[in-house]
Amino acid sequence: MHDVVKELGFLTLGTRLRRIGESLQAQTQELLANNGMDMPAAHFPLLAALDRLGPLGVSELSLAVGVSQPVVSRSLIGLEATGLVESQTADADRRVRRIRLSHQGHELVQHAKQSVWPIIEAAVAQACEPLNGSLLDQLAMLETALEHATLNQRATELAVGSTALE
Amino acid sequence: MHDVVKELGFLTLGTRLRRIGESLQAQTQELLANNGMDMPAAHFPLLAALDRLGPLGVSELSLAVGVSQPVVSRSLIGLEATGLVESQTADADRRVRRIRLSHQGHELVQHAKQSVWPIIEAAVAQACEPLNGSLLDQLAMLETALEHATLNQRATELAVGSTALE
DNA sequence: GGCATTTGCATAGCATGATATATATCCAGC
DNA sequence: GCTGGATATATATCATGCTATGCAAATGCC
Repeated sequence: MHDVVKELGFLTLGTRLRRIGESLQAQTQELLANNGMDMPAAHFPLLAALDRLGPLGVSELSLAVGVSQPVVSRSLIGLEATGLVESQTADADRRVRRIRLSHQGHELVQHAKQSVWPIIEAAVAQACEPLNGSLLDQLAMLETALEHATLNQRATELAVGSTALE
Repeated sequence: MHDVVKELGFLTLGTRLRRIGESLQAQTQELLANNGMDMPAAHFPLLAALDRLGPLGVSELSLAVGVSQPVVSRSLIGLEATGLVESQTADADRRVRRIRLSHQGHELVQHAKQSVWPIIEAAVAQACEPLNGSLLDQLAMLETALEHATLNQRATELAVGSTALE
């Protein structure tokens, strides 16, 4: 069966980017879950932003991760419920809610930075490594690459490879 | 404010692809609306598939556009409600629902193929034309390009340009 | 000081993707 | 021809993005 979205090229590029992004996000989440971090994929940009930039207001966080403010508000409900972030209204301006990593959140980020995130990064980088040419060409190659070997499989291979060198 | 998702590179590539795809889809929908076709952006891959491949079952359609079968089922509710497609259970196999473009749907696709779709394609192609380099580089350039001039603005410019040549 | 505007956040509702599961029909093997 | 598994579709529920809008606090202008 023809893949019409692929064939239509520029006409349906938006749909196609979304589709690939969703697939990658799903595989990333699976990789995270396999390494003991069972959190929604969309949460970890927020954690990374708080780790990099320190405590932020909701709108600042929204700018930092590039999603709308309501989406950040909603994600924070989940993150506070799981105890990864804390917040309190700022003294200087009682409209702003200052968000910070909790102790637990900080620990999790530190652990992730040393273990899971490099694995994800390496697996994605591996999938992207052979790409070249126009955007449409690269997307086609990326789709093929991700079908052929998931991030999980790539991560496993990479782990075996590095172990073999020891 | 730093864009953390951009800075994290491969680690958050899924989120980033989604984000760009959504933005493109939204701009595409706006372009469609401006040209008298006020339909959800996600519907027109379905119409294009039916136009290219003829009547299809729900699952075939799902394969053709690369989204899950339930999503197609749901979209078809909207498309049938607006009268763009029709369906009837197949004689040979009463499980399958054969989907076809209605007369109205066929007219709309013919019109779109001659007017709006080339405009969208040209605008997206223009935005993608200067891209080169690695996937991450091209995505960064595309983001910048779409911020700098929306598809709508590009379409307007292109129309003026072609008119000027007459 | 008081009122209009701006700003920060929350909530509601929609769009569009996913998976899991129920239902109906078909087919294969006995 | 019955029964059990496969297949086509629909429905329910979740995830993640959006815009629109309401409310509360701050700010600015008179």
